Amino acid sequence: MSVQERKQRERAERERLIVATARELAEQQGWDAVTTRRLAERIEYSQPVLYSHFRGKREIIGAVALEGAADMAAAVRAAARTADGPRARVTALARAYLDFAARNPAVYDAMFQLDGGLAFAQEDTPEPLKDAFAALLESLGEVAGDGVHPGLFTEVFWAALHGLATLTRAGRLPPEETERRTQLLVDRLAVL
Amino acid sequence: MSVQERKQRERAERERLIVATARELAEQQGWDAVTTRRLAERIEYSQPVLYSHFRGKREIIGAVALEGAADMAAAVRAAARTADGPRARVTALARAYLDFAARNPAVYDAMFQLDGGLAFAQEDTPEPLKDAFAALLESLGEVAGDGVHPGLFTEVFWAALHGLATLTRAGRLPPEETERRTQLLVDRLAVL
DNA sequence: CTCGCTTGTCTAGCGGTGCTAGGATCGAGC
DNA sequence: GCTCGATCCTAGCACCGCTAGACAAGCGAG
Repeated sequence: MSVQERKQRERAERERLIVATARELAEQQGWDAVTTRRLAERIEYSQPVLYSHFRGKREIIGAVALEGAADMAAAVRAAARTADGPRARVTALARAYLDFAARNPAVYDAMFQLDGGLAFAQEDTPEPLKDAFAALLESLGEVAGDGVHPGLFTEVFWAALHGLATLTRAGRLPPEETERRTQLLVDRLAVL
Repeated sequence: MSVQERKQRERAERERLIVATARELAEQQGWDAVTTRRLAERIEYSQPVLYSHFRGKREIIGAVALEGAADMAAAVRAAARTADGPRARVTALARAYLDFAARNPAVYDAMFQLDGGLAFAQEDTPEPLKDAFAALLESLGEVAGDGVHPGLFTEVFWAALHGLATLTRAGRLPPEETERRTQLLVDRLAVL
C-alpha cells in the first residue's frame, strides 16, 4: 500500500502546485495570461496533466477561489479579533475586506468576477465559501439592529463592500477616498 | 458632396447596427457568444468591416456600455420623477437601478464587469457615464445628510447597489429577498 | 529476473478565438 | 468610357481550451 500512498501524496502535491501556480500567474499578469499552455509550462508538465486533476480551466479558477475564500475568512477574523467593541470590529472588518480585495485582485476576481463553477447560497455551496460568509456574520450580526435579520444585514453590508471593492479596482471610484467611504458606510449601516 | 454625405450616413447607420446587434446577441446568448465572426455574420458583412469601425472587440463592448449608460440614466430619472419626496425618490431609484441590472444583464456587464476600455472618474470619462452618475447624484444628493459630501455619498450608495446587483445576478444572493435588502439599504443609508 | 499490463505522460491535432495582410471589386469623377 | 481610389472580402496568423492516441515507465505475477 505504501507505493500507492506515495503516489497519492505526490498527486495531491502536484494539484496544490497547479493551484498555487495559477494564482501566482494570475496575480502577476492577470487571468488573461493564465492559459492552460502557460500554466502547464510553469509546472513543467504537459497540458493534459491539468485535465487529469481538473475538469477544465473553470475548475482551476474555482480551486483558486476556494483557497482565496479561506484566506479572506482568516484575514477578516484576524482583523475583528484585534478590535475592541462592535463598532471598532466592524470598521476593522470593512478595512480588512477592502484591503484583501485590493491586495489580491486576481483571487478576488476568481471568487466573485469570474466563473469558477461554484454554487452560492445553496445547500451544495463549498465549505470555505460558507465559512467566509460566516466570518462576516460573526462581526456584522451584532450590529444588525433590532428586528433586522442578521443574515440579511450581512448580505447588504457585504454587497456594499463588494461594490466598493470592485468599483474601486476597476477605476470607477478614486482610491484616495476609500477610507472616508468606509467610515460613511460603517456609520450609516451599523446600529451601534 | 451629397455622395460623400450619403456614404457617411450609411457608415454611421452600419455602426449603429453593429452595436445594436452586439447588444442583442449578448443579451440573448451572453457575451461569450459575441464573437467577431458571429457578429459579422449577423450584420451580413465580413469580419474586417468591424475593424473599420472599432479598434477591436473591446471597443464594441465599450460602445454597448455607453448606450447602456444612457438608457440607465433615463430609467433612473424616469423612476425618480414619478416619486414624491426624497425618500420615495431614493427607493424608486434603487428599485429602478436593480431592475435595470436584472433586465439588461449583458449591458450591465458591458458597463461594469467587462473591459470596454472606458475611463471612469477622470477628465476624459465619456459623457454618458458622467451623466449616469449625475442622474444618481440628483436624487441621492438630497439625502446625503449634513456635512457629508453628496458625491461621496452617491459613490457609496451606488457601490452598494452595484454590489447587490452583481451578487444577486451571480447567484450569490437569493433574489427573493431583493426588496427587503433594498428597503434596509434605503432606511439606513439615506438621511431623511 | 523477466515478462505483460496497467498507469501515467506526452505529442499532435481539432475547432474555435481575435485580428490583419493583400488581392478583388465597384463606383465616383474626369 | 476609362482610370483610379475607396471599400470589402478571402485567406491566414498565432493563440485559445480541450482531447485522442501513441508511447514509456514501473508495478505485480510467474
